[in-house]
Amino acid sequence: MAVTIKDIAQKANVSITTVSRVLNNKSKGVGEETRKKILDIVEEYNYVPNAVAKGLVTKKTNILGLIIPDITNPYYPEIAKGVEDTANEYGYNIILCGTNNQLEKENNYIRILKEHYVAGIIYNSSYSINETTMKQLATTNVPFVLVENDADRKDIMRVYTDGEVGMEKLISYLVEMAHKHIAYISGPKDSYTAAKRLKGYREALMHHGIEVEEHLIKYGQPTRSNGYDLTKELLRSKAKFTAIACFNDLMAVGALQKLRHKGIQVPLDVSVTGYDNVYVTKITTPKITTVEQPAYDMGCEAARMLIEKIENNKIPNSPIKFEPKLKIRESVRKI
Amino acid sequence: MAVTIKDIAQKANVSITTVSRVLNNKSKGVGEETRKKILDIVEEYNYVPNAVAKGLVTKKTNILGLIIPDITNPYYPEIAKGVEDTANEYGYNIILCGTNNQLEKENNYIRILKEHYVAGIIYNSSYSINETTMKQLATTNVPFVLVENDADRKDIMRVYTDGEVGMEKLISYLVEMAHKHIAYISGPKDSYTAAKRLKGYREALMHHGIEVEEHLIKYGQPTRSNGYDLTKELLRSKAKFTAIACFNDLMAVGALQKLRHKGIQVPLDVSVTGYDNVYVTKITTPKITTVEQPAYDMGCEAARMLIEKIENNKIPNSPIKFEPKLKIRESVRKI
DNA sequence: TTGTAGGCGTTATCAT
DNA sequence: ATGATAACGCCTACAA
Repeated sequence: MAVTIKDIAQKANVSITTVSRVLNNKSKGVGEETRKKILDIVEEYNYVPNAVAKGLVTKKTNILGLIIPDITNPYYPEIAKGVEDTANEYGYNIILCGTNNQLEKENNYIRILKEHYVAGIIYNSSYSINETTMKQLATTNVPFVLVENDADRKDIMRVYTDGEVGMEKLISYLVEMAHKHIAYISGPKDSYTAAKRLKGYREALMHHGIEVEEHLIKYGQPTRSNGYDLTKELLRSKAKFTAIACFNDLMAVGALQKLRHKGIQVPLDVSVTGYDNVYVTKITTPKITTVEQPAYDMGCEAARMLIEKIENNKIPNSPIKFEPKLKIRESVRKI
Repeated sequence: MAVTIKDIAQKANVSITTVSRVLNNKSKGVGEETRKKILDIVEEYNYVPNAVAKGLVTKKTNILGLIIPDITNPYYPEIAKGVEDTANEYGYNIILCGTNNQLEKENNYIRILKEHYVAGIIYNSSYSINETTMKQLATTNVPFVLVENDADRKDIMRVYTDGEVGMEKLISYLVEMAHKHIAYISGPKDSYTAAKRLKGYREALMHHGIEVEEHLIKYGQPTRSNGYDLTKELLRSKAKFTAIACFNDLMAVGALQKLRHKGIQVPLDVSVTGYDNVYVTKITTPKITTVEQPAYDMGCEAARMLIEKIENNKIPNSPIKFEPKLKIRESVRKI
């Protein structure tokens, strides 16, 4: 139905090859005249090249797969935008793969992306990347870059911040503010990112000679409603604490809401901190003290690395690290 | 490099056709034995079908294009998630096309989606869809559904809410609360959605015998920072108003921030309203009174309609309408 | 129940 | 400077 390169060739009275040449700017070996004629006809007949056919022969599409846990968490749209903007610059498009924090969906998506012969994959899992997935990713010979994951391997492309360091900064700040009983609302136990940040919490405490109170640590999916629920648990347990540090900003918002709901004032009665520096931290009352992760930039960088790898295979697989930055706002008070 | 259907056929000592048959569950005409043998080999060699090749011959991929203005506006991830979830259910994937509110990018993306032979397009523009775009969409014979747009045509697939009605409800509520000088922070002048809601504002006012004060109406991109800036303008102009109705929630948040920044209390001194019922309206202080749009459901429905159309062309192109619902919270007071 | 062969729209190789 | 032709991996009549 649609007009093909063949049609164009006929109209222009040239061979398919020639048309293909001008279409791909292989100007070498095409007369200026024929070139112009072909371009005119292309214009006239509104010809659009068939990327699928092209993909079949070149064995590569200009599509990138973007695997992220949850597009509904405002942290990820930032990454997505960075990836998309950069990808577009280089002429790539992205297939969005939201995994809803389900390992099964992640693996499923990897398979699908392979089926589609994507040029590369940007993989941002909330889980510790396991050997199966890793192998699945590695054996398919599509290049991939990991976002915020697997910080212990030096040989794969990665973009990350050190969550342990970031959380240490935050907890240390809390300690400086004279907090000694700091509750911690963590992400899921099997989350790589969550484990890292939790480690930062422990380390910071130990470093300051403060004992870690296990009963002050709660685990759950990194959502607002879970922040709410886990704060409720904390409150119910009658445990004593003057601050709640949360795995991410969304959970912190949930904590804030539960606290307010109980008539507990933040930061007067209890201090609260988040992580990610998502914009919602700036619109709550009080504004939430948090740690910045340059999500947009990380997205850009991930895409850039990936594309560079795609187009020039000899690029080395070196990770890129971003510094987490403490953002002091209004949700912590000195006691 | 990768294992193909041909390889499988060889290993199994059958023809390509037979393999293809079992792969596509055309169980008719394949012996249970060969079937099993083939499946085993497929498993063993970790065969993944090449969707690109398949797409070339069937002239259709299982990819949907999702065109949205800005994934960073929390309203759109809801839609995206609805679309993605539903698409996945039916075995489709989506290419994310963020247009950043640029008409040029919209058109560009439509071309790209055509190139990729997507099975269908979900188009959510902030602009009034113009004849060019419309034609571009219509002539390519890929089915498409419009989200929140072009409410005046009955013959194209669409999912929408009536922004005019929604805003009327909201403004009427403001009037009931005894507000007479209601400023309005609108989206861009050339935005279809913005025009509709603005019309609702005007209608509601007229309906209640209140004169529309043009100097109380400001226009701009629908972002938080613009809500902030336009509120600043409003304040600077010394115009008199007791309420600010905003085109969307993000702008309302911006207004809230500017107002607070100036020491103006909401809703004590000035009332503020949003639109969309994005979750941020529930975490500000005060919580923002707004109008609900069932974004997730709309996304689901859009995808469902589209896929139904793709798989069964005779489906009629009837629009689906969702009701906007007033959500009364804390940012409006009776004066 | 199974196989043969042609073709989808492009690129790439090798001629001319 | 240009063209003919063989892939690419798969589906789909049509045969057997």
